[in-house]
Amino acid sequence: MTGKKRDTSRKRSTILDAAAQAFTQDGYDNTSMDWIAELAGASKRTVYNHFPSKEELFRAVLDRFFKEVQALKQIQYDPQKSLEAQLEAFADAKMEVSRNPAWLGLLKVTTTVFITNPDVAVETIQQAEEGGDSLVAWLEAAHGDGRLIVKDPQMAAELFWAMVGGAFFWPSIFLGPMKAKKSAALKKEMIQMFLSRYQPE
Amino acid sequence: MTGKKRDTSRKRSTILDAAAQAFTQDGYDNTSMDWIAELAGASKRTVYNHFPSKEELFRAVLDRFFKEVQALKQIQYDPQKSLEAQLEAFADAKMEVSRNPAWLGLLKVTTTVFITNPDVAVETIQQAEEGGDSLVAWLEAAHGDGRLIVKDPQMAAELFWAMVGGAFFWPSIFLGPMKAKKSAALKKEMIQMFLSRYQPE
DNA sequence: AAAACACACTACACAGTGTAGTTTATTTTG
DNA sequence: CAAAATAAACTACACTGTGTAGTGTGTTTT
Repeated sequence: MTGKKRDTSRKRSTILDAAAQAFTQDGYDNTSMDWIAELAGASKRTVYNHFPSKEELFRAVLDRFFKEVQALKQIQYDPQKSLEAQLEAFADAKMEVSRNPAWLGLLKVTTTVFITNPDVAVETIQQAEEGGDSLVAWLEAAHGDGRLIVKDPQMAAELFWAMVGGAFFWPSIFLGPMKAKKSAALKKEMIQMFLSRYQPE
Repeated sequence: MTGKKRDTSRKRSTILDAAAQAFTQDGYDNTSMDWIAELAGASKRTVYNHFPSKEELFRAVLDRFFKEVQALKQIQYDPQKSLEAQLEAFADAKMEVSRNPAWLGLLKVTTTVFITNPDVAVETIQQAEEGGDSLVAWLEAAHGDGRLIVKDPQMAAELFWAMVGGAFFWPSIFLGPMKAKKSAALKKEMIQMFLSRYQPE
């Protein structure tokens, strides 16, 4: 009575890998399902048996990607370490994503898809925010510890991410990864700026 | 002997308008030349008589757009006015672009095209930077005036724009224009942060 | 017997061209 | 100065060529 099932997860993940690679290299519109199938060494029919449409396949690629990235951003306040070092860790977490070429490629596609399909954007971002960012908690901890004076941690965190995003993330997307020397200098100056605002005398 | 020429600039600019509108609403890939022609009340052949290809037409739209935006960013240092007010003017100039819905639409398309066609990006950005931004000069002036201490104006300007970009510009592109109240608060805090880094005691 | 394959096939969208005929502003002419 | 002549700009429309999402089906693999 029960069907005989075979392990289908390997093929599925091969397809996912191929799709990620294809989307990364050529963007969403310029990637054809035929090409993904060929890259995966699968027939197009099999691709469609695993994923009902190009859009669904793309979402599956995105999900996997976002889960990988999520893991990086969890940092706890540590009263022993310097504030600079800890803020640097936050910044590094976000910068890491745009340094890895494979990830950077996916970021680009994601960006264009998000812009043209706001619905996909909203949905994906919501999911991502559930395991959200620990900077607000970190700021509250540092405040409670007397090492910072942050009246509005929410806004402070927003500005911090705005700086990291504006200084590293977006430029990388348009111009490719930044020279290590330049990014180090920018990062240092950025953290200085942040601290001079919120550090007690 | 001399050819009789007729004024063709009106039709041309009608087409440009239609193209801008179409690209804004539907994005580059989802806009067809047929649709632009119909919007412009012109035959497709006429569109092609004015612009040799879809890409050229798009570039023409971009050029006009960037020239309009350029005009906003020219601000001179004024020893009479408060630093806050002047920095606010810089921030407002950039924010203005993402507040105007028509411009915001064009920004979105531009972003996606820049990501998928780095060559177009580089070319356009180069052109835009010629009439570049006056913040570096402003910082040097304020430094010379003793009201700020900025060792590296280039980097300071970069961080300033990074904050404005990360805090207003990019969020607007994904989530639409920001609530006035929120953007005012963010802007104020951002300028505070910038000044607490570079202002003498 | 489930999963994968090969492959033909539908259906559509769209960039760009070719061409023959029509409008319109300007120039020429009476 | 008005009417006719003219050439550039424009229109309508058919047509080529191509790319590609998604399906249907019969066969092979595991």
